[in-house]
Amino acid sequence: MKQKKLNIRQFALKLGVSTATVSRAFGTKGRISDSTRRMIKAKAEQVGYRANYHASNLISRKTHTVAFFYPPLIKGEPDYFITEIMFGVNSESSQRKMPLQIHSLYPESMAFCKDVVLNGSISGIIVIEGARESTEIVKTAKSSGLPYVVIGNFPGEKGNTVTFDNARGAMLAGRHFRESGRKKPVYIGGLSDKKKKDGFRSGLGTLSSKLHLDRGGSTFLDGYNSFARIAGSVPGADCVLCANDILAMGFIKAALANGKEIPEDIAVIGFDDLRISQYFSPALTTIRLHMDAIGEKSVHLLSRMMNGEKLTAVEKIDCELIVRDSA
Amino acid sequence: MKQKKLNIRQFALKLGVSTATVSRAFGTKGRISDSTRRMIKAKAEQVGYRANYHASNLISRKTHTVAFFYPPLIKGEPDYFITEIMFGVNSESSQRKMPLQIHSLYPESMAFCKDVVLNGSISGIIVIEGARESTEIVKTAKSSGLPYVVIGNFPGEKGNTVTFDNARGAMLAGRHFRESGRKKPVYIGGLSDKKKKDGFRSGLGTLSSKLHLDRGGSTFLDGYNSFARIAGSVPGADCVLCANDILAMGFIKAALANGKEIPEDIAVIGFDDLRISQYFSPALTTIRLHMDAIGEKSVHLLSRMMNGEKLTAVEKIDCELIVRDSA
DNA sequence: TTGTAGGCGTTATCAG
DNA sequence: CTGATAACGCCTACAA
Repeated sequence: MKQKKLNIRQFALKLGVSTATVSRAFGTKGRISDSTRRMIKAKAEQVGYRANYHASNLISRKTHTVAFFYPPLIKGEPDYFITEIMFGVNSESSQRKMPLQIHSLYPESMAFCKDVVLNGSISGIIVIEGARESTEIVKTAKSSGLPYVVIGNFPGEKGNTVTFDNARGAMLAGRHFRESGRKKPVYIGGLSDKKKKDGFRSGLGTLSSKLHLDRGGSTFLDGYNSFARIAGSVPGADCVLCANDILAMGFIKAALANGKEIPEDIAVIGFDDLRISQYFSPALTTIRLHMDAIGEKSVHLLSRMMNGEKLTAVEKIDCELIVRDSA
Repeated sequence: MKQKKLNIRQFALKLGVSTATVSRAFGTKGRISDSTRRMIKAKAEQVGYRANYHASNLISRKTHTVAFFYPPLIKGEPDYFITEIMFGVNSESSQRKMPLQIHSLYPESMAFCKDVVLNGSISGIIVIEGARESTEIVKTAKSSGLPYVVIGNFPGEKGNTVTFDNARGAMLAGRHFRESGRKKPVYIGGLSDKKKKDGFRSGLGTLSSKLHLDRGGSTFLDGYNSFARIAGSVPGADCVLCANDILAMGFIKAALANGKEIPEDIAVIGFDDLRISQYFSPALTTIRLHMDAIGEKSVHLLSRMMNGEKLTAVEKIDCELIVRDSA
């Protein structure tokens, strides 16, 4: 069953051509006649010859391999935000025949991650913002000259970036609340989402003077707990924008458990549009970030950089308000 | 900013030792004094030297890199089953400092996937069952002698396997229904889950004579549609086991929309325990498969095989019934 | 268009 | 314990 692998020399010998010719048959560099190329490829298929990955990368000093670094997941939490970006990345990388590695940025695994960046095994990286480690890995890439693309809003990062248009998304939510006659808005979110807050305000228009901000973390439980706080301190609150969908689900669950009607009593809008959000009860009204598109775009950008282009682009991906049942 | 990378020769020269000594400082093979090893490592850290990945893999004929192959996701569907296994795999691979590649088994990308298996870039693969392509990739690995581990129930695969204990899980569900006094059970699932059906029957005991089987596919919409079918053809059905959690969510949504109370009128048990399932309304009673453990276990097994052990183990991961609000 | 030959950066082998 | 040197398998000037 096991085929013994032949190397280029043995394979070339078998065909009665030189190793150089075999090499040319697969690459795009050298000149070679169509007929011999076809012959060689056919024969290769037949006997199962393929160029050794390491040997060819060693001599040519380039790989097509890309590494994707993501912030560590919270244990047990449905952190599908990252997941969906990752699948977007992988879909595009696969189409381009670029092998994709994934690495979680645990503090304990930073040494390993840096190794990967520095040992020549990959030719480009994609990093999701969110952890201190993200910044560190970018710094490492930068210092070694490795092409990198950043997903999100990196402080101090001027280029190589694909971002969500958080400001516009939040604006859409605010406008929706205003246009549907809501009176007392609340924003639930984390620390570092100034753009969402500002965008929300601009969409709320005159309503923004009544805006209440709740620092609610980012998990389901955080959203759940927000409800009690808000019920206590913001009487009459009738619409809520949550910094992400999971947070919104938690908030809604608590609200329902306390006898509120959604959206009649309180309208709730989430952020992200996870695949699961359409199936929540009530189906979540949310800002769709097109996370798969983000992933695809970042590979596209990285691929150009890996081909030597110098880019300092910041690409913003469009978002849209998806109106379902919660607002 | 950019550091120029030194190779082992330049680095060794700088330290006044031979390349062989440098190499030994990082490996575990040769003898070397503790003091020189420490000196070399310290200096390496300082000047940023690391062994080139490709060169070292070329000569030593081994990588630590693992590839994970998963069936293609259905567009827009929350296929978090695969996701959660993948994170289990990555968590373990990362701890073992094994770079992990991920590859989706689209029919169009099979050529690429086979390439990855055959070109020497990886030293082992993990494959999730479910697609025809899964079987094909396993065959490729087998023919090339590459260590592989299979997750799930592969037809004809006698070893190298980590599986869920589907039979036992379904049995637990059946028993729960029986013990809670349900009378008319239904099973909603796909084609290829005989073990779940059989296990369910055994748990149901005498109730199994009344079991109705519904071929419900595997998506949320499938579950949703199942409800109408069952309401029509199985009057009095009061408990349902679904082949996965998403299916269960769809079924429940339809049931609620039709004025049924869950679990009073119909008790519903899912399968998998996705991270999100605890947050569904009603919180899903389900069979927890410990998908992260599956991932971890498969890396563990593969790692042993990559170290030369000949294994034909079939590992079954324990599952448990998680009782929440839906049954 | 094709062949020859040198070198990519390591690790393994074999002396010392 | 350490050093010299030969592979590993391929790509790419350069020569034919």
